[in-house]
Amino acid sequence: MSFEQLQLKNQLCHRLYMASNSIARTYRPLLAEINLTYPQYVVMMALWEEDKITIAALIEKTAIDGSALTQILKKMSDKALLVVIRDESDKRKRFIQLTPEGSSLQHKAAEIPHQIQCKFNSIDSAQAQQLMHLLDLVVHDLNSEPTDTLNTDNE
Amino acid sequence: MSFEQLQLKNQLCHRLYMASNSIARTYRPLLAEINLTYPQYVVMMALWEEDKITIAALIEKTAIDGSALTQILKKMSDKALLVVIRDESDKRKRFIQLTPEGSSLQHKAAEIPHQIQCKFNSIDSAQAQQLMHLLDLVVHDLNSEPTDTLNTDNE
DNA sequence: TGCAAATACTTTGCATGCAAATTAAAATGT
DNA sequence: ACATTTTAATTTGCATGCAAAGTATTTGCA
Repeated sequence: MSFEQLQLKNQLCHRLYMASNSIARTYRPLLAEINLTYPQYVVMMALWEEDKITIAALIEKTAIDGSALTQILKKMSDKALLVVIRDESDKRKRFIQLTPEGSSLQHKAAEIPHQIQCKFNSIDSAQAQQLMHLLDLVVHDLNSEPTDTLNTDNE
Repeated sequence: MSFEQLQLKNQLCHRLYMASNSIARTYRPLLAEINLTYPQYVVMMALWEEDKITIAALIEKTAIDGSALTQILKKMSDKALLVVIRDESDKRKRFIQLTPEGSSLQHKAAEIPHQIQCKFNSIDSAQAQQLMHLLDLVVHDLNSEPTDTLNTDNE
């Protein structure tokens, strides 16, 4: 038995691990210039698209874990990028709203996507589209999978 | 100005972020059965392929950050999966060697790749290959890019 | 020979990602 | 009405990922 499937070079998962880390490392110095981390930048992008949304909606849009998001929002609130507003009609909910400083940061961030894209020398636009499509399939498969396989009696 | 490029739905990077997290979340319960985290599993796969290699070689193979790897190896050593051996000919180097328990864990892990693959219902083998290829290009572009403006032949 | 530079790791400090447990408040069922 | 369940967030504890600084060792050279 050669355990071929256990070889790193055959593993899609390890590729994703490396690619995701590489991207985050690439963003870090660019985002540092506007004093944001990558997850914080994702939150900002979500809010620039649609402001004053609930935390649940933000979790939905960003795919950031809720418990992590609580901490992230606190830091962003400390930096005066946004404010947390309690929903008086349903006190469980909170809306997140950009401050003027948070809104205006969009202008400074506008060049970042281009700066990142410039680093992709081996991939053209069509390949990037293809890659995004395939990643969407991966995410869909892995997240819609709790289809209760409620019997794994082996071993 | 519409800042289209700042929309999450147009961002390859956000796709990678989501896909990588989804994969890690999918692995977690499977790896928990053999008491490993995903990075620890990656280390084991590297060592199952080639045992008794230096930490630098392990960093090269796994793409795990060196400072994180120090902590990870300590935990794995505590679990008696491997031992750290000082190289007497070059005392800066350390070799990592699997214990018998570490080696035999390969048998228990053998089914994991298949279990993961089963979750990919929307992607066939050819698409997975394509995806891995594209991710390799991404990683290559992002990691070989520190050449800012001019390509200096030597350095 | 002797000391600066390069190596191979380790340590530190900060920011997540995530499961599980909690808290608070609204929706439901009887 | 009122207890039960569900929903929305927060808190906690553990495990990275990473930049920057620190520690031995070994090399490279003047």
